[in-house]
Amino acid sequence: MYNFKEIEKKWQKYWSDNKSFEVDIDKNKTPYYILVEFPYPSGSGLHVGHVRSYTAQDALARMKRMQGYNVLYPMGWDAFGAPAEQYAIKNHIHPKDAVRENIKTFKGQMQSLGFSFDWSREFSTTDPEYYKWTQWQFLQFYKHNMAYKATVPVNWCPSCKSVLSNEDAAGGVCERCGSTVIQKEKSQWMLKMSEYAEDLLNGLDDTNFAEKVKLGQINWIGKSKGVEVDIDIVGGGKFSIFTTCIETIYGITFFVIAPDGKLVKELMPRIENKEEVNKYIEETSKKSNMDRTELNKGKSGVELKGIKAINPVNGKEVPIFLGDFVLGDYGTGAVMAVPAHDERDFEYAKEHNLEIIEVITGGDIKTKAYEKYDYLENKDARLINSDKFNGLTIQEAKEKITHMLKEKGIAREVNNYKMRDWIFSRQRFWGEPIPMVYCEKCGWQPLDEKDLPLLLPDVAEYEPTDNGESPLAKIPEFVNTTCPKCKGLAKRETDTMPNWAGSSWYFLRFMDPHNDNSFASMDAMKYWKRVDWYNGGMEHTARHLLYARFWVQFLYNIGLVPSKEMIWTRVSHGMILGSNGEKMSKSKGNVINPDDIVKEFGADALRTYEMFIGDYEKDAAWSTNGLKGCKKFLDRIYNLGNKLNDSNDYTKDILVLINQTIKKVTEDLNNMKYNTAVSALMILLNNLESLEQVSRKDYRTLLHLLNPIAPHITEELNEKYNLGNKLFESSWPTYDKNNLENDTFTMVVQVNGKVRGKLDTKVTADEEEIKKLAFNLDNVKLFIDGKEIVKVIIIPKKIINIVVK
RNA sequence: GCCUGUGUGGUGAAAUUGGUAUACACGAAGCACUCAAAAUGCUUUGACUUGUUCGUGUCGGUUCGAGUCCGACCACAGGCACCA
Repeated sequence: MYNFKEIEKKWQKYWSDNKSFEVDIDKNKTPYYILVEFPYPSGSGLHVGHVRSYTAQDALARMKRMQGYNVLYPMGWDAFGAPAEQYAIKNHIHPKDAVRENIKTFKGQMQSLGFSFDWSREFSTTDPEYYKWTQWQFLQFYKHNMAYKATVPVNWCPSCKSVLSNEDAAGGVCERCGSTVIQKEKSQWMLKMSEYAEDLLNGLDDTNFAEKVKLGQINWIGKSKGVEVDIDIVGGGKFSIFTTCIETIYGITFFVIAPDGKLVKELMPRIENKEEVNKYIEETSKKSNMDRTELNKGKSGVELKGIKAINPVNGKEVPIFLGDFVLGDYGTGAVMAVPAHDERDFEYAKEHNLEIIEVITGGDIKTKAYEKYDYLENKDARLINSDKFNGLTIQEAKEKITHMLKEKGIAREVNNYKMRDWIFSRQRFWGEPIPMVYCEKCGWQPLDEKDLPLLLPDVAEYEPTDNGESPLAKIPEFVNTTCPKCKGLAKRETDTMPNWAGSSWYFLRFMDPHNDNSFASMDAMKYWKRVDWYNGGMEHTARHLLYARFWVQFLYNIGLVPSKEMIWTRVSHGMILGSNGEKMSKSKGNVINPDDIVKEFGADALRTYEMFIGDYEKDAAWSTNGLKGCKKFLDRIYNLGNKLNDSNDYTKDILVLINQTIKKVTEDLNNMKYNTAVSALMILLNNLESLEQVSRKDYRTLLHLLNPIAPHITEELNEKYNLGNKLFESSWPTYDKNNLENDTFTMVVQVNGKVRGKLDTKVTADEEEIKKLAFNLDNVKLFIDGKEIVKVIIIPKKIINIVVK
């Protein structure tokens, strides 16, 4: 048992006093930027899940430093957001104070774990020096016509009288009080993210994201190629529909339009059953998005009486319906309904007794729709009931029908994206104030850049208002101001930015965190170049990553960052679950507090265990016995020092093993295979322990290789036995290519693919020699005697397989 | 429903990418030390019908050889979900 408490404190102090991990631009060294998602400093302190990813990236950072890279490994705080606000309301303290306290706790915990962050670059998104630049960047969005105000539906809890984020309204009920959430129209700031859909797709080629991460981005953007077609209304007027299945256009038996769209409002004067229609529109608005998606068993809707639309390919007049399965903000808010070949249209037609016309062969449309997923797979599918297009394949029909409609000038090929513009307003106190002013005369005006930051007022009232406005609206000193343009009386925007804002560019700020003249200098960004490794939770690989990429691409387009993609590799870690295999939570009583573990077993043991626990990208259940095993491993490392001697004569076996271990650990750390890196070190230890004596050189190598994972004990032992320079300041061990293999190796002898014996052979043995030895094994003879030898397969240094009949 | 993963001992998991399945660790059992326990060390530990045996979710295929490749299916986990 070694005194980890003393040792760990000693080295933490040393690193801190000597600013061991602070970095500057150094053009003689290759930069390497390792980033972990900066945490939201909650009241409950650091989670053992944080420890996993921070240790993993810390190990990489420490190794890369020893390999001579100029490693940037920063840490900061993502401290705006609703949880901090609610925590503050509950405990009657200002969010600012709550955040300060929590950051102190988090930082202390991180330091007690020995993470090699460059603390000189620390900042919080809530620092005015930081959010000044978040606001400044918002103004750039505005000035480049990328930010606009629009009235959009938001989640509204009628009981709390509060606007909720989608996350807070999950399941269609308010997270706080459990009431049913409804949709309410509110005027919100929006960022034109949809304009970047194509760029965000293309940009993926310039990244090294894992395929599943790329797919997540692609799915979120949700590109659909299709055709927009103009549809005439009987008696004048027209509208457009969007379809990806133009080949089914002869199968139209009705149209469906969105109840929340513009079209129905335009048609209203001509509708005969206004009352019924208005009632349906109102009912829909009361349903949240959740209701609309979850109650999809039936297909509700109502016909617009008195209005018929004309199918452009055959002149057929068909009815128009309202249906809430059609969304007002996607495509054109209107669809052609082809019940024979679309499941939703099919259900709708059944529900409302509408005609079903089959236009593609191969399905059985009596029972269900023959959908595109099926007919596109069917090579024999042909068009029917489609006039001159009858008999064509799907591909031919797609092209020819599109061509015909384009010729007529009533259709165009378009792409649609599921990704919408980014709703950028929150009716919350604890966020970056949006630096805009509304003047009766001049309209919305941006704040002068030199007046930034626009500070959050230092007040006692920050609780939500009754009418769903931001708490800032209640503070006259904040609201009332002068117009930046005409200097007349004006009012400030009282909404704040979403939590995602500050985290969309923080990785740029880390490159140059104290800059007062810009959010980060071009020089600094050009030197550090990009984030080489970005680690975070799986839950952020879709949205946060997309927002951050959008933000960077915009800054790139206006010339403020050096490249279009500033994040190279994205990796995500698995969760640490409770010992019962469930997610850790207070209510389940399975929470492990890292502080307790550090106290009882030491930081090195916790770090080693979390690296050894399993595949880094997979979830893993906590096991205190597993942790004890790792502690035991460190104790044995410590005790191995008793066997040191100065002699240098060791066997080839050990020499080879050491070189193999150097190779294995180096590669594993580079590939996020921490569990096998630790196991390789355990194997090396087991072998060294079995020796009478261990050379100082080998011991130092073992300590060096373990240092990125368990930095305190290894540094201490290196010093205790006076083995050389401090490990973290020494070059990472390299292996000798000529000593990766033993002089002899074991050859497996198989007969018909089954292991029947083993041979120890010299590396120099040729095939004939090996064959002779193999055929002479007693157990092999037993299996081949009296049989015809068909062939013999020899895989060098691995296997010899004798095939007999 | 769609997309993405994952299925290997009592448990967490390895397997050089088609070449000895179960490395490393935990747990368990036995032994040593001890008055005793803890700690530590050593030994054993896939299964059974104990053998030219079976065994990586199931069934089939390719191959001299399959955890790994191909086809079909089952189960679990995560993400998206009326996106026309």
